[in-house]
Amino acid sequence: MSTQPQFDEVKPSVSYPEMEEKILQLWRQRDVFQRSMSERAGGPEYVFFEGPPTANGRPGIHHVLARAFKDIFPRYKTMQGYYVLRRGGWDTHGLPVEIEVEKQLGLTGKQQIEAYGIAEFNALCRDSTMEYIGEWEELTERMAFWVDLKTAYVTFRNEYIESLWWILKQFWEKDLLFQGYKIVPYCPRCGTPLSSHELSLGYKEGTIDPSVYVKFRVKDGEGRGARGEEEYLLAWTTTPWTLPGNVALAVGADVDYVRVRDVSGDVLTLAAELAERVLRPGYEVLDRMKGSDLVGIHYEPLYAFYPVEQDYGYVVTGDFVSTEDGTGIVHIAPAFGADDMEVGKKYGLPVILTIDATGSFRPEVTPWAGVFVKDADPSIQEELAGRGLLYKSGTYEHTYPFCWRCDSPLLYTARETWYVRTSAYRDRLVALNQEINWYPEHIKDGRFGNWLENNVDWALGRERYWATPIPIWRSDAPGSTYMECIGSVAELEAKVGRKLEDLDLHRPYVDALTWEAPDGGTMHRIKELTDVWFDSGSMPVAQWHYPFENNAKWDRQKQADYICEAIDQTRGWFYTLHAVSTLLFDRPAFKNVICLGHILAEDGSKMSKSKGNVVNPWEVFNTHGVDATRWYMYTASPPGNSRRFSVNLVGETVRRFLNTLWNTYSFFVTYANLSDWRLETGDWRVGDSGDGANLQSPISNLQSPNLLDRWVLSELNRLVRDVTYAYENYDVLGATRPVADFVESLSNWYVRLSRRRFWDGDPAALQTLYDVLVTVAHLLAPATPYVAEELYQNLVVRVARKGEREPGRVGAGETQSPISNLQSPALADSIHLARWPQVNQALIDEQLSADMAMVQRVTSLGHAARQNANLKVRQPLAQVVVRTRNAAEEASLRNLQQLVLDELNVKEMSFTHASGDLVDVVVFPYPKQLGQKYGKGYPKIRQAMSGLDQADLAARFQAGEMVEIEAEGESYAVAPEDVEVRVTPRAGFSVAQEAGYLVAVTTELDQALIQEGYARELVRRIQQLRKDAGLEISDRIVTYVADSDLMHEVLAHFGAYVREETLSVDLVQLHPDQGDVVPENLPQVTFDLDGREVTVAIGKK
RNA sequence: GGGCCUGUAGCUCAGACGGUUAGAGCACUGUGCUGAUAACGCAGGGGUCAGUGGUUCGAGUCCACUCAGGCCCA
Repeated sequence: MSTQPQFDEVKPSVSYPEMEEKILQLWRQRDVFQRSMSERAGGPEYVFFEGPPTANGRPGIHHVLARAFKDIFPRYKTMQGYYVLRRGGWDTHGLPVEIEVEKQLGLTGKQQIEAYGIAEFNALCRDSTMEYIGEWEELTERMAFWVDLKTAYVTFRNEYIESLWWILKQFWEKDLLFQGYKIVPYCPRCGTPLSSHELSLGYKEGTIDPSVYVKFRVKDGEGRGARGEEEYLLAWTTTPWTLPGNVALAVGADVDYVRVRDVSGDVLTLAAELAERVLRPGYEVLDRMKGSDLVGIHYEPLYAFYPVEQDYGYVVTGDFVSTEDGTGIVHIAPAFGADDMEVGKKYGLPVILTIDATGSFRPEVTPWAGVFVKDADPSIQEELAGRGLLYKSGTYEHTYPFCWRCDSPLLYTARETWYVRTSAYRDRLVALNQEINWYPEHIKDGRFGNWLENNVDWALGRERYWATPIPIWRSDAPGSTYMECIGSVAELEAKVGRKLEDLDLHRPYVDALTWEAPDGGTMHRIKELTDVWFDSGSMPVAQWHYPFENNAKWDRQKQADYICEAIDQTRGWFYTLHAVSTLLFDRPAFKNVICLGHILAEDGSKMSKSKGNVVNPWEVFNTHGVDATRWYMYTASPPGNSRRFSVNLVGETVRRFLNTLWNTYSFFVTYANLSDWRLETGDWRVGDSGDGANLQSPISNLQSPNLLDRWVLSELNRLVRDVTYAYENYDVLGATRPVADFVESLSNWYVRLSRRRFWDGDPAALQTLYDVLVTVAHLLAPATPYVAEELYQNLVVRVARKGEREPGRVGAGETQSPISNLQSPALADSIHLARWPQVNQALIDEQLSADMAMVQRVTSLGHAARQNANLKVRQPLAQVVVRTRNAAEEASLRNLQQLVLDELNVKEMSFTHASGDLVDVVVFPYPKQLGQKYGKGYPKIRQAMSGLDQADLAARFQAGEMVEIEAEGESYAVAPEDVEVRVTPRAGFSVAQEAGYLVAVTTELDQALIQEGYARELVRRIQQLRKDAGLEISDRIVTYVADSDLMHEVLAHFGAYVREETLSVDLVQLHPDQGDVVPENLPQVTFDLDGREVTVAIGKK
């Protein structure tokens, strides 16, 4: 027997954060992450794309969620032998970065930025993007998200931007880039459009605006009334200043409208359900119609400040028309509303832009030229009233956006910008989406699919500073529209005629490059930049600087097998990836995607800094550890659901799952080290991975004769099978929850019932538990990488090492590769380099699994029966009587009856078939079977059956007879499988039952049973004394028992049993009534046993 | 305003096809067990399955509407 324990001692309690830090050191020391890629090079590739975060803010718990889900599949696939290149990335451009810098500099607005200097401003933006990169790196490493940040792509690098230019040039050549109008929220004071992000900062509830009902006079002969009659369409607006830009009126096609004669005598048309609310009382309804009936009716435009060539000023339909408020007739000014713009495009209506960059009317709008539009509102109303076109006016309270910087009311107005013609590819976008696996599935044809169906052109241009410049140069010759798109630095060099090696591909440097235009002008870059989503959506191409280099690598990595982000990315990164890939390559950018729900605060509200309810990831990691946090993320709810989160919920994971696993591990190590059992590492089989890799699997081919061993190995292999299947199907819940269930039954069934065998050092038991723990560690490795590694290092690597150094302390000064210490070069020195377990089909025994489930049910019922009779488990009982559902189950239970007897502390098991002697019966007809057979007849059958003699009925069914039930003159045939015979216990036995099983225990006790109960009570007291006295499990003791005759009689029969159980080498009986004294200074306890006083004491031998 | 999702015990979540008395874990109460366990077993309290209406012999489940929350778009 070796003097050296096989395994490092494992205490039953552990600090997970400390354990994790040690493992982290080990990974660093052995460079495990890099090797998890390099050692798989040449294998089949599994492609993961990292959706780049921005490092100018701190990482939060929602990033931990996303990163946990990003991490799990690459780890799994690596264990399956795939080469998973896991390149990180940083998103660095965009308005949020600029806003941070503006705040830092105290700037407000574009003029000030330009005065400050674009070069200087952008330099600060560049620095700002990496402000928190250290914190991101630390968090990423600590949470064990294995992504390579050293080689991460960065969107502001020249190489990245050059690839973006190449993409834009492809678009240009396919005629997919064009200029058009886009409606943006615009701050007239700052002179800039606001992003949606900025917009959300400035909404104000309770804003008061005018509410104006305007009469549009129907052209003669266009209306329904007689010629010459004054007939109007009544429209409503809260922005009178947009009326000079009116070109159409929109109605809802299916909305009901009425023509009425107003008290003034005018004929007005408006939505039927709004007439009451809008019109003065006393009107007369002349006519009713649908909105579609009004389409095409022309009216006289309110104003004619601008010449218009095409047809305009008529009624159109719009699906945005509501009858919530207004008149159901919406005034359309394409220059001042997104819906308006869409309608305008659809009908080819003119865009009448009546205002300038300061928000004032242009000179053409003569009555209000130069007046700020909002200030012109009252005057416009007066002017209309003067012409008799104002039906009525008032005020309207609503939520309206203001500039977050200067508090000016924002104007929705048209700006000319560059678009990508994605709508031309709508059918392909939709078709290619069908090739993508979405989790959850509803996103595919729901949110994402709808978005693609209604695809509008991608507004690409931004008039800002810190982003990718759009590489289009335009001639400044008067009236010229000559433009060129530049697709590379080389092209640009050719244009300007010199090398541009040191050129920064940002503003203002690229703007400074000009050349002669063929039409005599000078080519200047347009001022616009790209939407930052274009940056991230192009990462499959741009991260490799394709097509300028890395073409072979790109070819292998061009399409992701897997990506994962939260639900808000459907129209963000998911869309831009899909759009760029579709337009460029006509294929999806990714094959599988998990779309996560959001994390909410513990109270279900949104987590936000302003509410102060954000959870700091470090707090969770430092309290409970990373594994617990990750496990909670994976197991709490389906990935697509939004989920509440708190530190306490993670704590529950620790208690329920990790501690159970850890304790089983600790238990195993304790008893394995106490025993003579030694691992036969020579038996370790070399895994057949099918790809030539010969990594060794430290799992035995054990064929234990023991039923519990066979059962747990069967369950284990079922688990391997199910978990593998789940991983292959991107089912994270299915890959994780069953492991927790398994560990629970491993601990509370297999180990608990096998304790005696471990105590005896049974090699089969030890080998079984060893195999189970090692396999479970592998199954857990993708999800809880730390604890998996901890188990693997101690249970596998340490044993396989020649030396006796402690694992985890491959510390300072060591330069030799730790691999060389392994006896077998085919054994991985980290679980994350090891191979995924193979299912051993031969060990799966479905029948045994089902039988054991029945044993568990029967013992559970037996406990309930004992409890009903107030019989504690320590008291042995004579008999348990069981009724199973059928003969096959009874036979199975007979095989396993020893487990039931031990568990219930009962001497004998017997079976009953007719339950009449134990219980009363009621026959319950199953609604499912009978309802499907007889439909409406079911309630009648139920009624009729309840009136029959239940015992008789039950007997007939139990004899397998079909029974004809007469109900309301009809006869229904009822088969035995259509009913359940339900029972209620009778006196004499204590009975419990459930789902067709019945378990009864005898309640009568004889002298022998009572004495045995006392013996067990005594053992329990002695064991408690041992424990309290801090004795080692293997310490021998002398035991003193002081009592009257009672206990001595017990010991006469059960003395050997007591000695054996308590490791008592001597069992000394003392007689207090004869003057014996219990030795003082020894641990001792006095207790009551059925009214008698007993004292026991123990002394270490 | 529109689209998608969510709503089941105090908390976190399960509940194929509509069908037996709506479940689990945590928390609470009682009790039992324990020389691996920070555990565990048994029992109990706790639910108008968000609401209303409909389809059906039968609805947590299907349909319609409403309410509340989330995300995206206006």
